[in-house]
Amino acid sequence: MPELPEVETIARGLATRVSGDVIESIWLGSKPEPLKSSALEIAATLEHSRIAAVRRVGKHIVFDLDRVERASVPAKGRRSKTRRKEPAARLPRPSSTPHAVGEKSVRPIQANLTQANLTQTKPPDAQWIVHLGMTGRLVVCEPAAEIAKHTHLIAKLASGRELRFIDPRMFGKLSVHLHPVGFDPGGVEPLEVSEQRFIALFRGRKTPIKSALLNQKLLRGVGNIYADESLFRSGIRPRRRAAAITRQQLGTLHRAVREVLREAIALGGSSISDYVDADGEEGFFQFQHRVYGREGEPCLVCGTAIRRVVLAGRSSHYCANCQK
DNA sequence: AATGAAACCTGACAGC
DNA sequence: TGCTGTCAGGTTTCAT
Repeated sequence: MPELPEVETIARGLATRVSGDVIESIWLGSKPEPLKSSALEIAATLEHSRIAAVRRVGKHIVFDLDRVERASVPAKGRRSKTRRKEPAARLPRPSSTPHAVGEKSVRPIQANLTQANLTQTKPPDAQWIVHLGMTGRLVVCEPAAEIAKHTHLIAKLASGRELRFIDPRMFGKLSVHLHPVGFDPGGVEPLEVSEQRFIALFRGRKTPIKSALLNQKLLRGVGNIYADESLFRSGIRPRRRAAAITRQQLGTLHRAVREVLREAIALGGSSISDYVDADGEEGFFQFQHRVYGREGEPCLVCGTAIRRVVLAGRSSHYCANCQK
C-alpha cells in the first residue's frame, strides 16, 4: 500500500517509539505467506535483540538489531539465581572521553550517541526487514489492545508494549538478515541520486517511462501515485518511451520526483483508504494530488479533463494537454 | 534481454 | 439486506 513517503513517515514514527527497546519474545501467526525467512529464523533473530535503529530503504522498513546478552536464562532445568546485570550499553561513556570536561565539550559528544552514529561505527548484528506490500501495517500498542484480524506477528517489548504486524492481503513480507550479509534491495534512492546518475538509469530503455519509474531495481521507493504526480509536474506522458525523452526532460523529471517526494514526506504521506502512520495519524498529501485519482476532473493548470489509462496493469493519470 | 499481462489475496464500495 | 462486479498505493512469475 505505501510508497516511499508513507514508509518514511512510518519508519520515523517507529524510530521514536521503539528505538532502544528490546524484543523479548515473538508470536507468529499460522499464515506462512508473509514470511520470506523461516519462522524459526525470524523468531530466533528477533528475540532478545535490541532495536538500535529503524529506517527506510526504498519501500522497506529496516530494523537494525543488536544482540542482547540474555540476563537470566534457565539453563536446562536449572535456574540461575544470580540475575546477571544487563550489559552496559555499548556506547562509550561521555566521562571516559578525555575532553568531556566543560559543558560545551560534553554536548556534542552526547549528540554523537544517537542511533544513526552508533550504526555508522558498528554494523548491527542483524536486520529485520518489513515490506508492507499494499495493506501491511506496523503498530505499537499496549498488550491489552484487541488483536486485529490478519495479525501475523507480535513482538513483545521490554517496555511492556507490543509491536504488531497486520496485513489483510498478505502482500507484505518479513525477513531477517544476519550480519555481515546485510540487506540490499538494489536500485538507488530517489532522494539521494544525482542528476547524472538519474538520467543514466533511463537512457536507452524502450519501456514506457512510467513503468521504468515503478521499476524498483532502477529507482527504489517510487510507486503509482508519485510516478503519476512526478510525470505531471514534468510534462511527460506516462506512455512515452524512456529512450525518447531528452536529457533536459529527464533532468526536469529528476527534480520533479524529488520535489513530490519531499512535499509528501513533509505532509506525512498520502492517506487513501486506510493508510495511517505508526501513531495512527493520517497523512495530508492526498489533497495535493494533481492527477492521481482525479479522472474526469479538470486539470489544475489548463482545465482539460484528466485521463486515466491502464499501463502495465496500473492506473495511470495524466493531462493530455500539459503532458506530451 | 526486455516487456506486458497475470497472479498473488482480502476488503471496500457501487450498483442492482 | 445481499448479491455481483470492480478496484486497490506492490511485487513476482510466466509467457511472448
